[in-house]
Amino acid sequence: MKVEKISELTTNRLSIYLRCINELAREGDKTISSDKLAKRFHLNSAQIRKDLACFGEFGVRGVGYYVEELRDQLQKILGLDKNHRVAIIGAGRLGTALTDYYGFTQSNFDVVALFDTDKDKIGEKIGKVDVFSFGEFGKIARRDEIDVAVIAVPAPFAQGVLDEVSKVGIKAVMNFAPTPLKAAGDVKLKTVDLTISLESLSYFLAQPSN
Amino acid sequence: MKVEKISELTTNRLSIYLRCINELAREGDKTISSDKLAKRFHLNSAQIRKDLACFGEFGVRGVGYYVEELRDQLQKILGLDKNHRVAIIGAGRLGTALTDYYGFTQSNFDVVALFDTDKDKIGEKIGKVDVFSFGEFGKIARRDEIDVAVIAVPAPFAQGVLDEVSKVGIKAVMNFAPTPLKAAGDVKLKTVDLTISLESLSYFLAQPSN
DNA sequence: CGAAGTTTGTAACCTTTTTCACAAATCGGA
DNA sequence: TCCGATTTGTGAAAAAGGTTACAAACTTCG
Repeated sequence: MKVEKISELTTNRLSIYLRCINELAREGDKTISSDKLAKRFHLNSAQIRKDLACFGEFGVRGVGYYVEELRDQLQKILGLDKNHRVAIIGAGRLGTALTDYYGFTQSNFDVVALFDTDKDKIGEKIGKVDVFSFGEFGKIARRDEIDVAVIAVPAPFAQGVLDEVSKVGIKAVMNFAPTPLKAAGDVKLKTVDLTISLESLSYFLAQPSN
Repeated sequence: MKVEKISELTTNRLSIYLRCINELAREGDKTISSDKLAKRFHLNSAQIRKDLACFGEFGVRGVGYYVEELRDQLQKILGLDKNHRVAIIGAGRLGTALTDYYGFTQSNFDVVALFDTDKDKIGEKIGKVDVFSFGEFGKIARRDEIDVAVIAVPAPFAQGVLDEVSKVGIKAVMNFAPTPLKAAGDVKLKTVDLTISLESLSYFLAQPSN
């Protein structure tokens, strides 16, 4: 088992492995070898073993991995046994769609508050979630023990929102605004940029070979 | 100028550069050096120069890059001067949110059709866009000259949808289902997996140092 | 029990990506 | 025109990431 710093590419793959393993568990498989796992889900068996080896020796030589045990380990490594309370900043189309996105509702993340600066939206409810004034973010965040922020505001406001939520002590932020942001060193910022993905398709389609 | 294959990491960064350049253009700057661009947007100047050099010599030594010229070049490289017609498969929450996502409406992508298998949804309109039966995909795709498909169906159906749209000749697909898919060699598949991003935050928060 | 067959964990190797560093090109002022 | 100040474009070095290959560990079967 390595002790080096774990790369994000590795932890991202752990998420994938977990989903594959969940599928196998549903089907009732007891054990799985890295080779079978790789063949079935279009992965690379050596990479699976190497990724897992970063966190311990979960396999048994000659056998493979015990499905249920590996699932439990992956969930624990990814922190899926701990619950988090999410605030979404920006009650526009994206913010409201995310509020009842089942990826959130199904996971260990609970959306507990929405924030906006539009007076027409403040005081309303989206689903079961109240919309507050962003000016009250600090107060509500402390009261409701929010530890994750989702930025769903237009790009020009995103940095200001990030600075503000960081000041309140939020350490994990997911950003949907299509703009590079600068986060403090101890804040984990994950940007999901649909514009880049779209433009990637656009580039591909523009190549003469297509 | 290189002639090697361009990596996706490079083209993704071109999207970022374009947005930065657009911001500078709005502010009226005429020229920008890679160093100033890097400092301002938290990028690396050597990487900017190297990425751009893949496509030509756009800069002038001692001066930097002409903002407007570089913007035009980047738009052309990314194919943003060509329009595309998008079908979204899956008229659930995500599909409907994407339909009037302004990232689409603002760009060179037009959402022209939605598809679902739910009889209650077929025949309805989401905004200005008709919902068709997925069984009619081939027919409608040819009629409306659709060249991009967005998969917004539950994970277990995603591979089937991908196979189907590929059969019809769609060469660019964006997938929001949280599952690894296998695409034909000539099909560009871009998966946006929010689950992985969420679990990445979860992992970070689970580390003892936080 | 021992041999044959699996499968892990990892060292060594290879590939890709990023960063560094500097010659070559351009500008502006004297 | 020449010199100092800038800044690009790019080879070379470094870092990061991925793949191969195999010894070691385990299982099964005779």
